Amino acid sequence: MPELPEVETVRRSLAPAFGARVEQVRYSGLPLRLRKKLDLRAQRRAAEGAGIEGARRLGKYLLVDLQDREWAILVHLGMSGRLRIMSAAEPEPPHTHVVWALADGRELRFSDPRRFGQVDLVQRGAERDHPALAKLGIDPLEDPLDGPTLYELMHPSRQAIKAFLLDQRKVAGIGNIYASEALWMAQIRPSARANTVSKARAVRLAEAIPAVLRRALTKGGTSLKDFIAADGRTGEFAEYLQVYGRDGGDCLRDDCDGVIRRQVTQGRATFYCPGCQPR
DNA sequence: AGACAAACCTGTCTGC
DNA sequence: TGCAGACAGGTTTGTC
Repeated sequence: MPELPEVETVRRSLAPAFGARVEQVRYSGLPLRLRKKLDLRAQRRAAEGAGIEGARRLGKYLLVDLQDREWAILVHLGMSGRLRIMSAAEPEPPHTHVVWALADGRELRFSDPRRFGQVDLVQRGAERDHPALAKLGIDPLEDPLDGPTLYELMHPSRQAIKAFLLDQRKVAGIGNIYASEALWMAQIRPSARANTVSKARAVRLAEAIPAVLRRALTKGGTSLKDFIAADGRTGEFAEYLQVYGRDGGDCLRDDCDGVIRRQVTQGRATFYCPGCQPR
């Protein structure tokens, strides 16, 4: 579910918890990503008694920093994960797996029906030693993504450009929705091999990626079904999607009369306009 | 090395 | 109404 704009929306919505002190960590005991269980003792040692200092984002990963502690909490939302700040008096959402009870009567709750998400610890100052973060590529909102750099990254790859964009080792944070959106914006066919895309189009793509991510972020992300931020708000960007989920609809480019097509590649739905995204 | 399918899960929607 | 099947915003693993 959540791609970079959604994760950044969650990060920002965590602000009301900054400064609060973690009193207790609880865990459902069910395995999360890769059938791995949370190391509850380590989580407790790291977080209990500590204040929440702030939150950072690397690609689709969230890092919640703990005041005066060596550790930060690492959270990945997978497909269906949610982080919510709620009053302890409110009923827990279904499939709540990790709870950080705060000293002020609120709780930070991680729920995730599909359990593709991840909760772990990373050592502050050595974040990149964590295997999940070690190979992450450029974050298009934090680092400048210029055309020539992207072109150089694309050059050795024979992958379809859409698969390339989904590879977090190349550019971190793009998922299935924004890959289709960025390629439509840059007028590149998703099936085009990365190394066959012209330099001019690579430059357009390097502009399109941060543009679409930023635009989505201003709308609080895309809530197709169940994405919500830590404050319970949904994202509005679904209304502004140009191709994703619009198969059979008219292409929204001014001078194009094409019809949006849906194609399954690598098991993922891909949307494009055959008219203005030529081979 | 690199490309692809399958696997990990539950919930929801569609069509019969 | 019930049920089977398809599909979902992500990532890893195994196979070719």
